Amino acid sequence: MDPIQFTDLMELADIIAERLGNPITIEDQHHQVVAYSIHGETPDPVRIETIMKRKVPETVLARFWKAGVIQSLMHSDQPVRIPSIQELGLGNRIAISIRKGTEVLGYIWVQETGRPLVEEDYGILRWAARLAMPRLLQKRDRYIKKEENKKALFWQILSGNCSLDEIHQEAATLSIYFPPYMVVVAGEIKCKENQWLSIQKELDYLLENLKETTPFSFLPLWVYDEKQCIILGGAKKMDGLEEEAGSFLMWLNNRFSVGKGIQIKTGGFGSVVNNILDIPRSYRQSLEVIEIKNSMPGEIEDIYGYHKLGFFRYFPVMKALNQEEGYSNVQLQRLVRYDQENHGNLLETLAVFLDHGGRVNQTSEILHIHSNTLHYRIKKIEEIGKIDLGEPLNRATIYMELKLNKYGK
Amino acid sequence: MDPIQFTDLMELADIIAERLGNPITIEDQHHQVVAYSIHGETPDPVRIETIMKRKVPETVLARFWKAGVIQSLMHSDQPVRIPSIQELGLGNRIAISIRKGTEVLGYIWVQETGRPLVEEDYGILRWAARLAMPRLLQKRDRYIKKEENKKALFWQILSGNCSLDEIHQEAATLSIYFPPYMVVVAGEIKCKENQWLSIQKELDYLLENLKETTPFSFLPLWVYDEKQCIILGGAKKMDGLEEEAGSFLMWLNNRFSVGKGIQIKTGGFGSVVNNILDIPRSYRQSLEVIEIKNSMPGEIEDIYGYHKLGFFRYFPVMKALNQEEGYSNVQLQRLVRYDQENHGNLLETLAVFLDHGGRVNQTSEILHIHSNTLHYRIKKIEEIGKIDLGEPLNRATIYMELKLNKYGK
DNA sequence: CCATTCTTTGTGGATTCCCACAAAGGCTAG
DNA sequence: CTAGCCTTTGTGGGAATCCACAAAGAATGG
Repeated sequence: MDPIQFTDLMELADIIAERLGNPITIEDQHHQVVAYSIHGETPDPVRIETIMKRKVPETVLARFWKAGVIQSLMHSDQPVRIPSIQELGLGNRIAISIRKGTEVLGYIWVQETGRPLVEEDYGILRWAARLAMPRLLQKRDRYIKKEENKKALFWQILSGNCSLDEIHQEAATLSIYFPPYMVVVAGEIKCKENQWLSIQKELDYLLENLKETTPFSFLPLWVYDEKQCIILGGAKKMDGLEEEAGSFLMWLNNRFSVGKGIQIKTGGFGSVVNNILDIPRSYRQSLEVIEIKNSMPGEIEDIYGYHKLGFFRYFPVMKALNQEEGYSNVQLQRLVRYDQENHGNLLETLAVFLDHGGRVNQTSEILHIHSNTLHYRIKKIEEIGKIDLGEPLNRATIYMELKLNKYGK
Repeated sequence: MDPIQFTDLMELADIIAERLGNPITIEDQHHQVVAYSIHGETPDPVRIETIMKRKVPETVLARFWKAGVIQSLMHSDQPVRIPSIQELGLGNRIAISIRKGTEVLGYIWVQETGRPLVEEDYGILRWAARLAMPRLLQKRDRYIKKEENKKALFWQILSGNCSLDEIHQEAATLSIYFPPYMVVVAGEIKCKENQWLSIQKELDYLLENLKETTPFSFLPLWVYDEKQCIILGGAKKMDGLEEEAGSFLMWLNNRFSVGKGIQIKTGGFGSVVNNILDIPRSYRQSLEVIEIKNSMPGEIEDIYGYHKLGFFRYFPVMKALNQEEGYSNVQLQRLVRYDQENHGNLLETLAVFLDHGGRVNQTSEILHIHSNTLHYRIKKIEEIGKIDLGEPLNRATIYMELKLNKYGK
């Protein structure tokens, strides 16, 4: 292709537009409009909105994401054809990623309203993408620096050892706004070691570019840590923020599991705080939710909020106390020993029985035993373990110790 | 009375015996035999055993204590007449305390086997008691020093900041033996401020002189603190030591409440330890039992052992966690608010209901309401508090939070 | 004052729980 | 092999629970 001179990307856009006979938009990696050609034909509504707001509407992006368009663009250096979507006012488009190696720096979009593109035009697009690359590289470097600073700031906040003044100052320079009420959400991602980096990029993309479509009103900061993604969400009002956090995790999982087998393994969020200095607590709590859920599979699958944990919330401190004192419940020990010596299943029976609130029918059905067998075992449990299940305090205690035992492993 | 010369208390004993025409024993404040007269008549079995072991048998002392004899001697400077107790092989006796001011240093015992004492003899006894006092004073000073050292040692052990070597060395010089298994018992005494000192003396007496009659095999150390009595009990075997600790508290209460209105308010004991360095833990636990029992009157009146506390055991750490996080259960809050606004009693209803394991009949009977009223309230509770009492986890959680709330105040 | 809502009490029937007793299957030791 | 113990299953009756519906009393606000 011919060598060519252009002073800025606007000029380049015009040149490409002329050659392809179609309007052009050049966007950076966050779909912010960097340049666009002079309109030849009537632009479609999306093009108008994109140029006016200098950013592709998030609804459109979300739709593209769902359809796998963005993913194709990110993983390929070839032009990708996007059929028109009538309901969004979106005509036919062809796009290509601007990239350096495997890293995507931006996109060139062709609005196919002039003439249909042919195979030869794809070569022009590839050539244009190469030309645009150096300019976007500069932008990217500045952006990455800022992103790194944001992540550093969030880590500083999460670690909890810095003053409010420092935080506010740094936040101001990074133009970050902290909403009045905030909550820390943590998600643990299930993936292979070598996938983790690319997943981070994907998440970055999601959180940066689809902010508006998340259940959160504000989404100022997020970081990654050992297959975990830690996110600060916020709102102007306290009401409903916990619900938003819950649906945010679902949102993340939905966006995420598209295509590959990657999924959020577990997720959790801490309590709502209205002070930046309380964020570390919310963070700790979100991690505790994950830890507890991981240690007790099947107990609280559908609980994500720290305050919905019920008595599980106390398990870490209870476990710590027990370790310090070398405590282990004698009554349960007796049952375990009996089970081992006699091939029994008293412990399991007790667990299921208590898990169903002492309802004989349900329990016996689940264990596939006769209700009288259950009665017999219960009596046995009370006798062997020296447990009085009739006493509510005892019953609650033994129920909790049982769960705590499970957690302790 | 005549001035008289005697080189030691043995000589004095002989002099008194001669004047009274009866055998004499002089004992220190711990009923250890300091001197005795040459036997005139045939000594009764108790006298023989007393002199041979150089100490009054504890069974006899316990009997005297029960009968209030010791108390009379301690609180009066007059001779006290003790009728014979056939079953213990105990003839008639008269005794008088040897005292300096209000402090008892020892006793003179007259075995009334020669001739019956008359009023005039009482004067001789009082005179003899005055004569014996200075010698016993020396003994007492040495004893008190030792007792103080013992108490200091125990405090050192309880505080937990001293090495095992230091402890063993000090224990050796004080000739204290630590049994293989030990437990700390704490009792809180209900008394007026000005009684506390004399109660300490009484307790000292009990623990020093009636060691053998306590349920504990070993009772090496004890101290006092702010109306609390902290006692180290022990045994050579682990089995049954907790039971012994429980009955020790009952024993103490029985001995103690004789006569005056003084009583053990609450008591508790920690876990059994087999290492001196673990004693502080057992101590902390015993205090926690007392604290928990005090904060929740009516819940666990008949529990004294730390490990019998059930989930109450975790309350201190749970409370600490809640305070740190500023947590308070929303569901219970809603009920409290409703009760306040509508003169309701949902919270009380819930508490009683859960305390009786969800048994409708018992609960409604206790609350003096119709069982359908109870049903109505339960539904109301679930509705107002947004609590699903059908779910065992929720139910256990709310039960525990309810108790924790009570404890938290 | 009345109307409305909240709360309590009453009735009745389907279901479940609790318990005692009996019988049968399985495992182990002599 | 058999006796003895542990475990499971079956039967049945009395008590308690759960639930729906109805009516009466108490409290509240207009």
